[in-house]
Amino acid sequence: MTFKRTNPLALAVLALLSERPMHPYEMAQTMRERHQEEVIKLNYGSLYTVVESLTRHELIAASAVQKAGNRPERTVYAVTDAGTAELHDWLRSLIAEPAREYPRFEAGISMVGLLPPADALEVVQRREAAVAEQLTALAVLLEKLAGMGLPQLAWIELDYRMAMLRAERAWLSWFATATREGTVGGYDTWEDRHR
Amino acid sequence: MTFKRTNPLALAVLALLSERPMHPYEMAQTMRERHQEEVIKLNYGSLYTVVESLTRHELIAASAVQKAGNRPERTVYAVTDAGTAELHDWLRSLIAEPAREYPRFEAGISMVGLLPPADALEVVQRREAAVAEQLTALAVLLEKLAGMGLPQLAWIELDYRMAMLRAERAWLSWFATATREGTVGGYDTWEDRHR
DNA sequence: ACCCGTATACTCGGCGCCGGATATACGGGA
DNA sequence: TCCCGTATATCCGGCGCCGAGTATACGGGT
Repeated sequence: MTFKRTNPLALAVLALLSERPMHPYEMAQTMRERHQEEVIKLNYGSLYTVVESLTRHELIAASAVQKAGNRPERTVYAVTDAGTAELHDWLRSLIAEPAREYPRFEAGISMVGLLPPADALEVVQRREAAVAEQLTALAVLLEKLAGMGLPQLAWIELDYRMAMLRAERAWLSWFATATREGTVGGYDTWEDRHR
Repeated sequence: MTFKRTNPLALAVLALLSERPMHPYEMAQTMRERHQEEVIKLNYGSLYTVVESLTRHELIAASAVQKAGNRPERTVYAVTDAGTAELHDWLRSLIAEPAREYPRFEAGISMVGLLPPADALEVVQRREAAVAEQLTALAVLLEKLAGMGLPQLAWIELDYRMAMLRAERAWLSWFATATREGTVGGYDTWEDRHR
C-alpha cells in the first residue's frame, strides 16, 4: 500500500525531520514554539500514530533509542530519502491542486433560509464581528513578527489568511446589508415562510 | 452523552427530515439532486452511521418500516422536536462562530520555502489557473440557476464561495508576481538556500 | 422467455484519529 | 526532608468515518 496523504501532521513531521533527527515529543515542542500548530492541527495521540505510519512506509526511520537518566526511553527518528521525496511531492500537490474541503460555514449559510430573517441577520453580524476581531489580532501579530526582523516568507501563510478573512468580512457585510434591507434575492418568500 | 456536532452530514439529515420523513437512501438521492453534496460531504457508510447516532440521541426516530414488493426493507425516519431544536441551534452556531479548519493550502504555503523559488512559482501558477477555472465554472452555474428562476437565497453559498475564490485568485496572483520579481520579503536568502 | 445492466437499499471490516490515562523525573517551597 | 506541581514522553481504548461489498428488483433489448 502506498502512503495516503491524509493527515497534514505527517507533512509537518517530514519537514521537521528534514532539519534534524528528533523524537516525537520534541517535534511537538518545536511545532508549538514556531506556532505551527495554528496551521497544522497537533494532537499527541495523532502524532504517534502518524510517526508509526511514516515508519511503516519507510519515509522515516528510528535512528536511535536514547535513555537519559531514568526517564522513559525516547525513540529518535530521521527522515529517509524516500521521505524527503515524499515531502517535496506532497508539498507541490498541496499548493498546485485546490482540494474540496467542505468548510462548515458553507454548510451553514446554505441553510440560512431555515432561520427567520431577523435571526439570520443577528448571527451573520456576530460572525462579522468575530472575523473583524481575528483580523485585528492578525494585524498585531504580523506587526510583531515583522518587528522581530522575520522575513515575509516566514509568515506567508498569515498573509494569505489575512486576505481570505478580509474577503469574508466584506461578503458578510454585504449579506448583512442585503438581509437588513430585504434586497437579497428571494427575500419576500423567505419572510413569508417565517410567520 | 450529549450529541457531538462533528459530521455536517447529520445537519443535512436533520434539515431533510424537517421537510418530510424519509429513509436514508432517499436522503442521499435528494442531496444529490439538489447538489447539496457539493457543500456537505456525502458518503453512504457515513450516512447510516450518522442516522444511527441521531437516533441514539433521539433527535430523529424511526417512524415506519416499509416493505414494497420484495425489496429490502426501508426504515423511514422522522425528526423529533429535540431534533428541530438541535438543527436550529447548530445552524446558528455554524454561522455565528468561525471555526479553525486547518485548510490544506495554508499548511502547504507555510512550507513553500522548502521548494526552490522556480518550483514554487510553477505550482502557485498552476493553482492560480485551477482557481480561475473553478471561477468560470461557478459563474456558468450561477447564470444557469438564475436563469431557472431560482432566487439568490437558494444558492447563497455559491455566492460566498465565489467571493472567496476571487480573493484567493488575487492573492495567488500577487504572490506569483512577488516571487517572479523577487520582491517577496526574504527572497534573497530563499534563493541562496537552493543552490 | 431470458439476460444483464442499472437502480435500490443497506452492511461491514478496517483503520485513522482523538483525548484522556500512565509513569517517571525535576525543581522549588515549607 | 517531604510534598506537589509541572515537564517529559508515550500509550491505549473507543469511536466515527470510509469505501467496497452484498443482495434484490426492475426494465429494456434480443
